[in-house]
Amino acid sequence: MPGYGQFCPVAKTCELFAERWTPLVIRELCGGPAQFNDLTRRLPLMSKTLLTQRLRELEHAGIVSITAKPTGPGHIYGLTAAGEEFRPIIEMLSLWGQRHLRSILKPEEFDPIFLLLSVRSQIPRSSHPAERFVICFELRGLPNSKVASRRWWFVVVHPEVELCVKDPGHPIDVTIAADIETFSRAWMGYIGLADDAAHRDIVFQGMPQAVERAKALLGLHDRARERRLIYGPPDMVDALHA
Amino acid sequence: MPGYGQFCPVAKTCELFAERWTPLVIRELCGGPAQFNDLTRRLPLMSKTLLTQRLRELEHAGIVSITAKPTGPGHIYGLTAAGEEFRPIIEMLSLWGQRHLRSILKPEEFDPIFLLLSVRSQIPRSSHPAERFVICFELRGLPNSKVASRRWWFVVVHPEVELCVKDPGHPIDVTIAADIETFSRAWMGYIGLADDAAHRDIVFQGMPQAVERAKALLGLHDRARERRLIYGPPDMVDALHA
DNA sequence: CAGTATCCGATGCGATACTG
DNA sequence: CAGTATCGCATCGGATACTG
Repeated sequence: MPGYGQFCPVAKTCELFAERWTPLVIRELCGGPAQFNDLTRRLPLMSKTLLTQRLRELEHAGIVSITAKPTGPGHIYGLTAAGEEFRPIIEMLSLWGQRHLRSILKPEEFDPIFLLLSVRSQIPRSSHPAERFVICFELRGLPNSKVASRRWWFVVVHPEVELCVKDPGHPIDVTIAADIETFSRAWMGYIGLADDAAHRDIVFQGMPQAVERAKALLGLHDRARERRLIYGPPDMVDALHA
Repeated sequence: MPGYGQFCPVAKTCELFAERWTPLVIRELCGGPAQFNDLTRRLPLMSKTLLTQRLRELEHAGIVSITAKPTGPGHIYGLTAAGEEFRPIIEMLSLWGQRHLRSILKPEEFDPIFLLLSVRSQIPRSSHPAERFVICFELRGLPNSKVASRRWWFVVVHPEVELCVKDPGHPIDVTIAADIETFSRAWMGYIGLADDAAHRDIVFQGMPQAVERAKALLGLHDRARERRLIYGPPDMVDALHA
């Protein structure tokens, strides 16, 4: 039996939604339409075969739209109107985890690429500066298996933010030196940015004005114990908690 | 690899929540604390082995509380405070299904016992009449495999509602004759109680006063296109939709 | 009634290799 | 880059039988 054999709408919805990897695919698409390899980069442990299969299933269920790219091979994957209605569910799952799963994170789960892609996706287009702005991340505390490098760069220049694994050579405006675990916890909302650990382990280096600008770009203002939503304005948090 | 290997709170929460049968176990406990066999009756296709395993996992995760019964063997299973926080998620999954999954229900998913247990759980204790009140359900349209019977009885008498599979012999106050599929759809919110199909296929028989009383007990007033929450007051629907 | 223990089978899923 | 095809295994979970 594939499903649960019940007409209850919770059961029927779970047959679609609560399959392995499916909520995470929807989580990704909540960040906006994406291409196949965008998804694979953010879901590195999911096989391409299964990703294809899930995207097809979700399209068939009316949750995902698949449209051919205007030029070249490949498709654009996005949420339909029905798919968008999963967004609040994803957000509540996120909030639940932030509140209750602080202590059970494992070292090997802290992935700098996933983290920095998350950070990049939160930089609003509208706030990109016209002139180039370069932020360097120095992450320490990486598990030995992942120390291919410890530095990454964001090159913010008008409509794009490029995430570089190799030094792009531009002058650096701000360096953010942080312990990856603390930064991940703060970014994902497990701890507040004003917590002791965050203040101790996340250091901004650069001209005061540039630092302020970097914090504004990344949404890293110092409000205490703020809970972060992965998608959507932080104000929604209060609404959801109420 | 058991989990998703990501520190993202959505991923970590899904490792607990989005496992097979788990959301339905939580759905059941949203109806209040229950004993083991209460759960098996409402989850007839779930093996007892797996139910035990899931309950243990959920207890370990701090979502379910397991307490020994004061008398006799067995335990009482309930949601912890953290578990209660899944209730709005269950409700949103339910609403999503009601809105988008109307057409993909299969005949074999319409189960009179599950349906009538759902109905019974919605009768508020406070509204039980002091004197006995008997409602008979005549459900037609059952798949051949399930025609063990076509009549069931609710015996409402003060603190309890008994669901009988055999005629309890009491005089019947109200008979509800309905097509099981239409009644299930209406009860679960896929269609409104004021829809044509519901009006045609769900018939109340009895003295006008008794019929009104039955409708009040079961919450079957005739409001058009009302969406039903499986748990909680219908008013919440508007709040969730807003 | 309330579970446990054991076994075994399907299938879901990952690994690898391949294609336009 | 954007997938597809094939294979094989591991594990999840259902069936059955058993226990206090």
